[in-house]
Amino acid sequence: MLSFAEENYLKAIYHLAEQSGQSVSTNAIADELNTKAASVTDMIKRLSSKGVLSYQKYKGVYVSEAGKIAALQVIRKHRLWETFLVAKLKFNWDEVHEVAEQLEHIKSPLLIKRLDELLGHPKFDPHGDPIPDENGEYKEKPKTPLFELQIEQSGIVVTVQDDSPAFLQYLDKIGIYIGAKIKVIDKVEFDGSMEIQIDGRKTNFISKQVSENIWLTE
Amino acid sequence: MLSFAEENYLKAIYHLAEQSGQSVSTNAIADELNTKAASVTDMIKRLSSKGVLSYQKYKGVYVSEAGKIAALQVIRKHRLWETFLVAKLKFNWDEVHEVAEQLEHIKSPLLIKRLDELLGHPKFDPHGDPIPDENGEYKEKPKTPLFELQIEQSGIVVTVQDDSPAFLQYLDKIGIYIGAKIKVIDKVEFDGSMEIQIDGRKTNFISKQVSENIWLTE
DNA sequence: TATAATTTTTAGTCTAATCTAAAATTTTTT
DNA sequence: AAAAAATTTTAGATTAGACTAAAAATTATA
Repeated sequence: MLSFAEENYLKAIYHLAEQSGQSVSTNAIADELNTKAASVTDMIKRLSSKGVLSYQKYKGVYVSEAGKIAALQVIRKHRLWETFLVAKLKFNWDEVHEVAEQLEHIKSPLLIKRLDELLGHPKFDPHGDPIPDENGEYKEKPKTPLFELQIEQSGIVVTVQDDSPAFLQYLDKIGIYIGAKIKVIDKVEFDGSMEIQIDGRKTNFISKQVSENIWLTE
Repeated sequence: MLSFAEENYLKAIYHLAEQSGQSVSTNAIADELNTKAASVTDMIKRLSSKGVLSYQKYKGVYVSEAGKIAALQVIRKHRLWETFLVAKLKFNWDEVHEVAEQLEHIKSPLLIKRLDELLGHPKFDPHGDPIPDENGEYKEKPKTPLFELQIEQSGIVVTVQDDSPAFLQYLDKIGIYIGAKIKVIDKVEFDGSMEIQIDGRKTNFISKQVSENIWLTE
């Protein structure tokens, strides 16, 4: 059984490993968790002895198969709680992360089973990220940045790359949410900005920077 | 800000103080929390220095006004979560306590506000215990044990004295739940058992021991 | 390839929360 | 009211998790 702190390390290391595809360095972990390299060394020794990481001195760490299963269950819990907060408790996108960070460590298989049922076995969280099932399995949606669509093409918002409160609040304001249908009305070659229509109603002008951070599926 | 462990001590001490009306002894706290007297002494020093307990060596502790407010907020969270688990996630009475012990320590005022709204501002939890409001205020229902009702009298189940899984499962089985209407059909003087009708439908025979543990209001 | 810079580990310290054993205090019994 | 019993506190250790400073190893640079 992993502690709260151990689960946080494992989850962070799992994410870093997925991104890089390589072994994860002590410093990268320390940066990610806002802690010091010495603390990380202590913790990765502990996690290795528990069998969820494999570690060689000075060579960084890999997540073991057992570690991946454990990490995916924490991620599952995090994303189910985020979905619950938005769907049932009317939280905004930018308000869920902190609370889900706490809730993901609650130990109760029945709780997660029932939460999953209450939410109708969702496959994606409010940010469009996939929710692993009880076996750790999930699939990503094939997705492209809004920026790459051509005039007259459309798609459904599935995720955003930037999840800063400022960006999420801006999206809220102009009426963009996960599941919104966006159609490209016009593209301005000069600065990369575009005019879009949201859910067949409002139209809006958005900058290149924004359109690169909104990802869609068909 | 109190830690997880500090909140648990404070809550336990608050309950013990309410029951006895006097100062709470080190050993009583150790018994309640299944820990050792020496650990309790350490913790009550820490909680005193934080202003939630008042403590004199060898004389036991009292909960300060600030301590009562803090304890009632933890109790509020615990009972709201229990209500949520039963009302929304179909937990049984005997399954909620352990999970609520974890959930009560989640730090998020917004979460509790929204949970309270989702549940319709409940005043009592699934065991019939009152849920304090944001200011720590609550009122008990006036209640009597089923055993004391006379033939033809009736009432609504508000709480049970015994909350062992065995007892709660027995109640489930014979169809008794918080909110059930019970009418006394007959009383057997010999052994104190009685015949009751539940929700105007089923009738059942229950022992004296059972009828003493079920409490009703009008 | 030797030196410098960076990264990682080790060694030692700190705090929260726990424990055991012994000492101090209070309560009970005779 | 003195002795015995029970309770409570202190002293000293332990563990998880974090830190700083210094040592060791690796990587980059000249």
